[in-house]
Amino acid sequence: MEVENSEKFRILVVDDDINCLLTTIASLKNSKFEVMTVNNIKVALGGLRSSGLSFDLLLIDVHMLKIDVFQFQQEIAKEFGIPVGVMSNDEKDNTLMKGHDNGAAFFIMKPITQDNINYLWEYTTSLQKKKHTSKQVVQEFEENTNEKILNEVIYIESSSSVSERDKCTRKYDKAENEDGSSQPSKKSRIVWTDSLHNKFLEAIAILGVKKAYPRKILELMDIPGLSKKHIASHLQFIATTEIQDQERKSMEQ
DNA sequence: GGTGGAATAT
DNA sequence: CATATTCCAC
Repeated sequence: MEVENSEKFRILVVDDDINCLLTTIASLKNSKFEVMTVNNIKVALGGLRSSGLSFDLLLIDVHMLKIDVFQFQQEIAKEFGIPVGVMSNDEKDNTLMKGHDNGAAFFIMKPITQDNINYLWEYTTSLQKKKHTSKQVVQEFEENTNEKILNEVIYIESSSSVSERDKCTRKYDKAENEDGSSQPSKKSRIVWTDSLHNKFLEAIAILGVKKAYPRKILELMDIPGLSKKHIASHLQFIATTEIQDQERKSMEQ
C-alpha cells in the first residue's frame, strides 16, 4: 500500500498578482518541489479536485482569502488533507501573526527565499512521515505542541583567533545536557531561521500578541540554548521593523 | 532580585 | 545590518 515513488512534493500556489506568481515560480524553480500555479481560488479548488493531480501543500496569498483563514484551512484539510501556507509581502509579521492565529499552517514572506524553501521541504517531509504512521491528518493545536517541528538552533561559532576562516555551523538538539564545562560555545550568534522564527510566531499566536512576553514565549518554544534575552531582542527587532514598515507605508511622495 | 522593554553596543 | 548587551522603571 505504501507507494513511495514521489521524490518530489507538489505545491499549488495561488496568487492573483501575476508578478508575485512569476517570482514564486522562479524561486521554486530549482527546488525539489513540483509547482503548479493558479490565480484564483476557484481554479485552485478545481485543480485540487481533479482526478489526476494531488498536492502536498497549498500556498496562498493572504489577501486572496476573503473568508476566514481558519475556516479555509479547515475545509482544505478536511477535503484534501493538505496544509495551507499563507504568503504575504507587506505588513510583515502583523498580518502573518493574525493569519497564524486564524489557523494557517505557517507563513512565509514574499519573495520566497531559499530559507523558506528549506522550511517548506522540512515541513512537508515531516508531514508525510506523519501520514505514514497515522492515516488521518489530525490537527493538534492543543497546549503544548513542542514536537510538532523539530527544535533546532543553528549557531555560528566564530573563533576569536586572527584567521576568521573557521566558521562552523552546529545544530543543537533536544538532547540532555552533558556534564563537563567547556563545550557550550558562549560567543555564538543565534540565527533566526525560518523554522525558528515560525516557532516564535507560533508561540506568540498561542499566547496572543498582548500577552506575548519573553518568558512565556521562551517556555513555549522550548529551544535549548535559547534565552530570554534572545527572545526579547528578536521581539524588539520585529517591533522595530514593523514600525518602520508602517511609517514607510504612510509616507507620501 | 526578577521582569519586560528601551537604549545602546557590537 | 541583525543580534547582543546594557540600562532602567516596574
